[in-house]
Amino acid sequence: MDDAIKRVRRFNRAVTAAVGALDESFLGRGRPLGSARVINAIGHGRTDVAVLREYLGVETSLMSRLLRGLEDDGLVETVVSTQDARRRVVHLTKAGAAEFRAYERLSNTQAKAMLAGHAKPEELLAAMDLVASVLGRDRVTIEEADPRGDAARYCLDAYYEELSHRFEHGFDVSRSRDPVAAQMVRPRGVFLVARSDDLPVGCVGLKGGGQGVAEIKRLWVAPSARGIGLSKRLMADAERIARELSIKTLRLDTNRALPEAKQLYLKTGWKEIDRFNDDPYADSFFEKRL
Amino acid sequence: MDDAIKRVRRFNRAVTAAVGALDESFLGRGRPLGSARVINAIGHGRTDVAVLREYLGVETSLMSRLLRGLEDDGLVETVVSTQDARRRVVHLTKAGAAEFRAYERLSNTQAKAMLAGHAKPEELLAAMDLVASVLGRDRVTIEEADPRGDAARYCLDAYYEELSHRFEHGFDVSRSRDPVAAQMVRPRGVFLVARSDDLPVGCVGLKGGGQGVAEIKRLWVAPSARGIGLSKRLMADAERIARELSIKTLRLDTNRALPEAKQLYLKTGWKEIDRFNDDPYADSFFEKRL
DNA sequence: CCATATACCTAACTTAGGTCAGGTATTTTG
DNA sequence: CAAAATACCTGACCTAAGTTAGGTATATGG
Repeated sequence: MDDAIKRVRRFNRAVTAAVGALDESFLGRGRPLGSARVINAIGHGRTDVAVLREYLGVETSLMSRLLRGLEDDGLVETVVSTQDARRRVVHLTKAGAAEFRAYERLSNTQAKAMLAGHAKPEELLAAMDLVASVLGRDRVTIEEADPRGDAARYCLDAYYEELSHRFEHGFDVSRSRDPVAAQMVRPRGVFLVARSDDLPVGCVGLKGGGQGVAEIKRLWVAPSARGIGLSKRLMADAERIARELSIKTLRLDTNRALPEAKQLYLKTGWKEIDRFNDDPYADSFFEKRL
Repeated sequence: MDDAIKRVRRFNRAVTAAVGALDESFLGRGRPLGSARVINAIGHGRTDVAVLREYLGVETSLMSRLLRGLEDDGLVETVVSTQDARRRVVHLTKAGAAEFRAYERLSNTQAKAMLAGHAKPEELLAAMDLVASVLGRDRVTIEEADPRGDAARYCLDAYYEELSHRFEHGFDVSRSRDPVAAQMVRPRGVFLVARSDDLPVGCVGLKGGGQGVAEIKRLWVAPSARGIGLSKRLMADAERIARELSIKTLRLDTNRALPEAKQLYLKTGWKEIDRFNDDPYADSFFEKRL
């Protein structure tokens, strides 16, 4: 345990030292970090001044000053919001967009260099994902998403891919009871995606069947985000929404190849019941009364 | 590849955001980060002003000001060095030592909290080690060490442990030709330890046998530090020192269970030769003329 | 419709961190 | 032994970042 603490602290020191270097990639273009961060946030689609402030964790007065500075340099323009004339919306000018692209190139080059120096980039990436997830544990957000959208697609592809490895005889979506997307959209159900810094790291579907009954489907957590209690959070959120939708009975099916899932259900008030569908990939069935 | 870059950049953002929190553990005691870092560096045995400057990456004038500030607060005292009256040596006062201990406790608690929140701390630690090694790639130092000292012991224990897993029939040091420590001390030989931020992450022994012949023994690199070319650096350093010691012929033995080592030797100018000892764990033998 | 809240702004100030020019005491070197 | 180099110091100055106090325009709720 003592050794463990030493190792964590070594990591912290390494990271603190390295961040100096990361920041300098921004300073490298002769602009203070604050302004550079604003350009990047705007470039990534955060155009409301309030959203910018929130994202960058900056006070209103400092934000104003930073924006005036960038305006003076001809990199951004602010216009009054059409919805609410008190609000302002910022966008990059042509010169600002060019700056943004330059920063993007710098960041990408730097990221590439980090990988290039290592003999096993896949291992390094997996380790970085894991560390990033743990560091960002408190910043993992769970939001409703379109079950046919990009984020959902990303999660589901990863989910099917994983099942095909873990199930003894593989997994073929077309043979499973694929939930129709429309059943995972309000008011019948919902589809939730967990994101860590915009990267999807988990999902769950609530598939409404009418008569106060719904099924939990497609519970998945990215390998890098496991161990931080994310599946519990996803399930809790799905349950909360189920109650909102006046659903009285939740059901789900699972497979013995996924013992962690079964454990979670048993620990969170689910009761094992008899088979209620003919999905060839399911061998355990659970129910929870809300 | 595109996905890889995204993941690295996500890691960088997570780390940048987290470092703010790491720093605040220092700010939490009402002292600016700079002063806190000085207290910690002194507490960890860096007492020369020049060493402090180098370690913290700070200019002479700023260092002076920080030290004067800490002196005014009664936390440190500076005395003129006995070896060189231009130099100064800093040490913590009683109050300073108490502050240092408080920072240590804070850091340890924080490290513990980071691990406590995770279901598989060992995996997390391994990932953190790997990331720290990659970030600290350029800061891995190789230094001569006492082959009977703590650092050497740490490395050798890890080395034997690893061999016992990798060799088909295990590994028992007492049956191997254990190099006598005295043979790995100047002027006959040398023992090198690689450290990343003080944590030993690799070693190699040069065991002098007289008549211009020496053997390379105990080449080991910690799993977390693999892939960054450390074994090459260790071997190059050992070779450089061998030349300094007027050694003309280097030899080594290895085992087929360690294919990466054999690969390294073949790539760096070693020639396979006939068996030159009766070590039961050796099945390949190499030589290099300097 | 008016009091209050909200969204953003400006000006003045503070702190941390860093640079620059120059100074003193000591050691090293030709 | 004198000139040059070294180690540290001081004071003046700068920038980035953050805070405080107050101001203006717009939206909103009783």
